[in-house]
Amino acid sequence: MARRDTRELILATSLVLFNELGEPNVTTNQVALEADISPGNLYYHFRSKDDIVLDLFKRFLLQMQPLLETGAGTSTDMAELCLRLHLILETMARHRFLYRNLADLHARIPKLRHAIHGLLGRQRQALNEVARRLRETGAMDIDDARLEILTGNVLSLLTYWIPFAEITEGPGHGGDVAMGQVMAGVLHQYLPYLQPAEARQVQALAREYLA
Amino acid sequence: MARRDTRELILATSLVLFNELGEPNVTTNQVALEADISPGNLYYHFRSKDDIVLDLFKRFLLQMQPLLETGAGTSTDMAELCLRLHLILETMARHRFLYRNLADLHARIPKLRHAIHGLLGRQRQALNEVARRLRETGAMDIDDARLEILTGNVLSLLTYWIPFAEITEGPGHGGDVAMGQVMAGVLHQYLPYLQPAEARQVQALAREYLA
DNA sequence: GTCTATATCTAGATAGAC
DNA sequence: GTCTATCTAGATATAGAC
Repeated sequence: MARRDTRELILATSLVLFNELGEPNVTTNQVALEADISPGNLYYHFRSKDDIVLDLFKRFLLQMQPLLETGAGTSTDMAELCLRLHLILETMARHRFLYRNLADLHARIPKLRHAIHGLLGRQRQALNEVARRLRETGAMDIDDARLEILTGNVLSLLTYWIPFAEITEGPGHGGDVAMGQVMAGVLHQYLPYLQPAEARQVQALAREYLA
Repeated sequence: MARRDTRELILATSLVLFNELGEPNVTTNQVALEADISPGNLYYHFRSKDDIVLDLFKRFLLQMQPLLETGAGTSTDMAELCLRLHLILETMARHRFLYRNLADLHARIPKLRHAIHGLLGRQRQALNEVARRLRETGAMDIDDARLEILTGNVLSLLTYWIPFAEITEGPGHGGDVAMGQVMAGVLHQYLPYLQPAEARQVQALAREYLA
């Protein structure tokens, strides 16, 4: 098999097993077995297990980046913003193993520390920018101090909805129900600061996500 | 040393090391070394490492229980509710290792699963009851559907503020700053639904916690 | 109750043939 | 590039003397 293909196979297999069982509970031997290659071959393609995690995180970042754009051209339409949020949640869910052990991975792998800080920073920035633009267009009314707190609350919710859902609902069916609840939860936090027209729209969207 | 004392020593030492380094990164040998006893002695007092974790969790529950009481006699005064919340956060912080690896502990130790579900359930119930009583006394205005979502948001924030703080601020000085921000974050979520008098009071309290 | 010594196991990672 | 075989380290947990 071409060098590239085996690497991809290892990454894909690792992602599936990590998500299913939790990264700390998956051994490199298990990955090799599942991928139908030898343990030695795995270590020909990756220096270490952490290296696999780092590569998966890099790919995760590449998928997140376009969803966090806040250029002048990006829409401030409520429905479109909701769609974006939804895509963000789906991307996170595809890499749920990262969020299940975020604190430990953060402490264990130095290179991940910077990457995670960068991601959280960009997310915070995106949340703030979107809110400020909504304020500029008159859709939202909130002062800077409250906005900062609101952003922090939403960021925390977004960062931990996956382990929270796994605990409250079990790992099996933690997918769609939890995502709807998080969508509603996030929207709900902005609701009190939206103008009546936008509030009605967002409330309707939230109800939709809960069902 | 009396049977009881060594047990206590092991528990106290474990709690310190678990909180400092993370439970998965602390070995039973390390605990024994730090407690100045032999590894064999540790296993005379505890069947397994999980047993230590379970015992620590039991004690944590005992400390949390009185803080989650919602009997008719409990106060609905804003300042007193804030104090209670503050005590809850401090109790959590003293057992931060639990919250750093909640999902993994939950998945790994069956007996913990029930205990964690029970705790989260009681917390949710307490949050709901307090809010309903505030509504009854006229301090708060919110419908049932929104209250349910609000409670979920606050519960998620409370459950994960510790790892969130460790990641954003580093494990060292994650104590007081983070706790103030969480206090403000929680209060902020109730703010839009409070009557003007209570809102003013809560806003003043939130500002205090941020400084 | 406590110790020393060690069994047992499993993980990540490497060596060297093909 | 891939394999088989194996090393090494470190963890939980136990055995048996004191």
